[in-house]
Amino acid sequence: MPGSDAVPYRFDRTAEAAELQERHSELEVGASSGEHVAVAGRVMLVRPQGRLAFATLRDSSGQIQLFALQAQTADFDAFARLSLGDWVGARGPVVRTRKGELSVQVETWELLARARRSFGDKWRGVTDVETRLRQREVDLWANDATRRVLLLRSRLVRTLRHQLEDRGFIEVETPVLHPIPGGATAKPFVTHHHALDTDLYLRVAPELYLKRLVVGGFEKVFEIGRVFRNEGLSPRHNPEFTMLELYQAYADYHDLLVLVEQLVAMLAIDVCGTTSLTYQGRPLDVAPPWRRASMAELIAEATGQPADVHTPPDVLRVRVAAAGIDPDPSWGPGKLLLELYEKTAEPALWGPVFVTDFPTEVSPLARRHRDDPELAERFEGIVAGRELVNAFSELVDPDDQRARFEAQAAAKAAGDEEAMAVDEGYLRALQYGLPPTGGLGLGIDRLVMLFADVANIREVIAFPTLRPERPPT
RNA sequence: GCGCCUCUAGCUCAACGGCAGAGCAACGGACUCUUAAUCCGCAGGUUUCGGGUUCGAAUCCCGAGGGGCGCACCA
Repeated sequence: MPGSDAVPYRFDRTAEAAELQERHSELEVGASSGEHVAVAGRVMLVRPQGRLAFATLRDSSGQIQLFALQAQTADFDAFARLSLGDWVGARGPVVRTRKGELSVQVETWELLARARRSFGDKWRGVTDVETRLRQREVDLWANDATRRVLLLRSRLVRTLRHQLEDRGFIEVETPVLHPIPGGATAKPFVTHHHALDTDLYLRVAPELYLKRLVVGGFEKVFEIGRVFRNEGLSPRHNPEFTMLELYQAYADYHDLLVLVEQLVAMLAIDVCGTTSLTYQGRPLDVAPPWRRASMAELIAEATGQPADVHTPPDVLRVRVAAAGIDPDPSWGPGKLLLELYEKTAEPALWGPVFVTDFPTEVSPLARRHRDDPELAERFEGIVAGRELVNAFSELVDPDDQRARFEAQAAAKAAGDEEAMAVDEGYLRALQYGLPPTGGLGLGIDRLVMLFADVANIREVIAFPTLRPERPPT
């Protein structure tokens, strides 16, 4: 009924729980501080006891107890009947009870919102994964770990942003709706713009637009944003995820190696207090310098037999087949080498390690290696056994870029849904001149997983992708 | 997309072919220092849904739906 649940429009809070706990940590048992405060938050527990009552109040800073006496608290009976989950504001002096709990002794209070649904078992909380993920508001209320992970994520992104700004990078925003999906080999989501009557694609990467900004004269740019890939879900993959992309003019991939290891180590210290981490029970130290090893080197190490992009394709094909993969006839030596690496060397990598010098054939946006045109100046950073970062010296030659696009387009025509298309707008931009530039993409979600020591990507995303719910109850 | 597992009260879980239950939450009551307060009482169900087997199904079988894990694709 309208009015029956009438609650105020605002509440003048004067103090937060954590601040009071700190300020009155020395307050003696049974004493009153004399400080009158107004606190607000959610009722976590209620312990009515005849003519007095206790409640545990949580706000975003922490918890504090509310202590009510029938003789001194307005609407005492209603206070003692508060439900778990109700939001209240309370005013009164800060005291420490006879049993030693710092409390606000409630003189007046207001119901700010009633919890009309129960939030679950007060001791065991909510553990059902579906409830936790679909109703994250309940999960956050019930589970401290969820709150901590999302706060860690917030802090990490904030620090990353400040670090980049301190290094002279500017943050920019580029389109999410792309007429031509590009910047990564991935299957895009398609949507439709009615007024323009044209299909648009949700971006799989901001890369091409960011490099166009470098062409335009922004020498150090970054974007932290959502990208979308129309692929399966797994503990390490969500269809929308957050990526840092960064471009630095006059730098090559060697410069980026150093930047990445410095940034990751600095972030580890900021959010974990150390570079010496443990991920899922396994130690990992992200202090620089990280190991550098070429793809060819790692294959030789893992298999005992050397292989590189100049190994005869027939030999590579046999070795790929021996590794348990059926090679497609269209694969060139570069693709064969990549498959061999991914099957034999990559699974054993824990890191942190930079895998360098990928074949040009599988790196359509990367510049050719200064010592070998069949290789690209590209690296992936493997941390905790996963690809965390992908970077390269950017391809600046518009003619070579056109040839690479055309090779991609041919693969797309042959049925590769993840291959790129020719992007004439980007080629035109390159013709205006892209200076030597280093660029990188780094998965923010995976970095948060690493620092929070969680195994599933959904734990670091407030509202991960799930199959739509049918009849909501 | 494929395989395996799973779904019981608002939450956490029992019952595993023979009367659907407990704790917490909710609701009513007692209690002047509690900390998952305690105690008494009351209520709570189409056992995810639809078929089938059976004298009898939450339980066994088939199908659908949701979820989990693994594989594949990718970061």
